[in-house]
Amino acid sequence: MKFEAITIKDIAKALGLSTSTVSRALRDSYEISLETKKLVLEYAEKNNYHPNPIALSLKERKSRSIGVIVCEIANSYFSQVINGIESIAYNNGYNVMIAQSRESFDREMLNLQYLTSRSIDGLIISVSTETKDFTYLKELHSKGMPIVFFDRIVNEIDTHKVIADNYKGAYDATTHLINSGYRRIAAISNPEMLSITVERLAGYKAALAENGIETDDSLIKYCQHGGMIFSEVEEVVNQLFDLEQKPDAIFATADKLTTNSLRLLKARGISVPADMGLMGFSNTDLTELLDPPLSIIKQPAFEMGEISMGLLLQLIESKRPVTDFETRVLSTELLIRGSTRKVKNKKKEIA
Amino acid sequence: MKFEAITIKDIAKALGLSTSTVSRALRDSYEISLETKKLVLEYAEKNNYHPNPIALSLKERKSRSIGVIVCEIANSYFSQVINGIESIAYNNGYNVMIAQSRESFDREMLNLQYLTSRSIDGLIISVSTETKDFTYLKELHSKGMPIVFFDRIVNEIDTHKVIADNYKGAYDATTHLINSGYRRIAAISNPEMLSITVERLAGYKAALAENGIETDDSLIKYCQHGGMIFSEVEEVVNQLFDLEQKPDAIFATADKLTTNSLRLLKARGISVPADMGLMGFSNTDLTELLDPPLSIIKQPAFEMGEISMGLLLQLIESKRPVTDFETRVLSTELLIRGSTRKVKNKKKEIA
DNA sequence: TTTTTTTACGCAATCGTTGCCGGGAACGAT
DNA sequence: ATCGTTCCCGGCAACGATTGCGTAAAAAAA
Repeated sequence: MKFEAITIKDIAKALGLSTSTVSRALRDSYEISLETKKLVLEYAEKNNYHPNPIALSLKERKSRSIGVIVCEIANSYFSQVINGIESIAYNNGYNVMIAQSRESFDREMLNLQYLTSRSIDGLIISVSTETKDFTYLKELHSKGMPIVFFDRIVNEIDTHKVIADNYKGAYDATTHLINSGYRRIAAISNPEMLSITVERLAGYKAALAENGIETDDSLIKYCQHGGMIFSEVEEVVNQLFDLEQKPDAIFATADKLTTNSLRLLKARGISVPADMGLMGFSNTDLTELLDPPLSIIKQPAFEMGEISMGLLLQLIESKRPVTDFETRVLSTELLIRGSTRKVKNKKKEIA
Repeated sequence: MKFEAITIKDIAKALGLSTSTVSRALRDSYEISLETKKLVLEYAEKNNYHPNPIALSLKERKSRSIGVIVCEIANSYFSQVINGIESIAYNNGYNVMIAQSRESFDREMLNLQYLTSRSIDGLIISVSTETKDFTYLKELHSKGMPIVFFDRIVNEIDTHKVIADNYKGAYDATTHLINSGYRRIAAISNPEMLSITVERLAGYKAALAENGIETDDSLIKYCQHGGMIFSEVEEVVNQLFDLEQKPDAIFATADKLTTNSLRLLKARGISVPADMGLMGFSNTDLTELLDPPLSIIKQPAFEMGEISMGLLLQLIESKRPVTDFETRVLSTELLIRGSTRKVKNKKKEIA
């Protein structure tokens, strides 16, 4: 029932040396003779010795592993980000511990405590939709834990951050909807306090304003769980349809909001894009195969993961405390497809 | 730059006790007086002491963390399985370390070595499409590492296994295609040696045979990377279309194979289901929104994760070596939708 | 009062590794 | 012959926590 690995002690015993000598030989210290080194190295090689990372962690007080907290990995955007994080972590010998908050503040806290008690060397996090209390994160940060925020960032904490250009993404999307002939454009978004919500709605409103359309607050809806729960999207869509003046398009600010909106529109028998335009933020690679193919704003998720991990490494491996923090803003991509093609009397459709 | 936590020593010093006493007090040993216990417990509580898991790992020779290796997490099936694993692991105080093989044997090996060197207490794995050499896994297993296989299992290694009823899933799907009027049913699958391939193709062939249709090997195609690489699916689809006698339906045995097949058929302008039926294994929740809505075989992924973790816990926490292993086979679900509705003379609906 | 038992705690080893200090042997310089 | 170096290497302690063993003091039994 045990899985024993060879230790430095075993080598020492086998070769009649002391553990210190073996250790130094393995680390190619200058104060060990070439013969001894070769002897040790060969023996270690043959018995495929690997230093015990746990013992090292204990000694060095670092674990060479980092924590990542996202709301859920079964979400294309986040799994792509994680892939980006892992690719960099991997190349630098770091292990990535993934935890899911499932949009619950309590689970986020538990995960946070768990990860920190596991002595992670750093943390990359996109906070849950429920998180309004940042004291624990602040405390962690003030105690010196390297933290990088991405996507849903916390402005009150001064550290590296990586986000998409949410303002412009939303602005472009809304502008596109307007240019396609839609006028009453509803916005279905994450909870109001979330950074991405603020930024995306700002872009949305700016585009409306720029086109002389007044913002109608009854057209702006919030989903507490970011669309993870189907019924919450259903509720806000119902509210939109109960409106005196119904919207003629929906702009959704998150992946699940976008796809669940489509699901609901289809269930209602609404024809997209003819009766209702639809577009939103999404990173799933299936959107073009949907009926109708969805126009989306896509984030450079993988790249965001890479950059986040790169910045975290900077923080972790810096000798002196870092005080100069940066916020990387990455461009989004607008993909125009069928769900926003409002063509009453379609003329140019070819090519 | 340091993140210091309070240790048992700090408590001992602060209270003028020895570390042993503190340790025992915290573990509620009978040989510590009530006063001392209260004193220690209160102090620990106030300074929110948490035992250092790394030190514990070193001492106990176990890490209370398990490794999970899948080909990629950005795949609904696997992310759902992981959710299942995590839910059980979480409740039992185990941490889950996730690694991705990306269908590469080398990466799988590296991850395996990394995880084992990190002293994981157990392993849950679905091997990569490339993996044909199981010596390392065998060695690991013979050295006593608790292992649970799921999805792509290794028959040569005797341990707990969790799979879907692949045979029946494929059999049902193929039967459904036949009943829908399709006759030349192609199969696009994972590499030939994979357990799931063997089982699913067996079900496929059985259904054909039962309906008096001869198996045509030119209709069976294999994708080395399980459809993860688009071009490999493209190639086999092209091969199918280059056939003298083209297929009139495609049965795909994996998520990416299914969706990428649809992508390719649409690109070719093939009308599904009229010109070509399509169905396959898939666990994405978007299949019903696709154009056409995809008929799929769905696996109980979350449950498979839960069961795998449960079985692994059994292995890990068993006092005596376990010799009585089981293979859990879970039922798949057949979801019939538009992509297999072969309607010869229905007037074409124009959007 | 003396002996035994119980209570309550400390010491030291252990897990695997590394850093610091010390020290013997060989060698050249004086 | 003595001293100073250099080269190699071993011993010890420490990282944080647990645990078997030993033991002083207090309590109980003699």
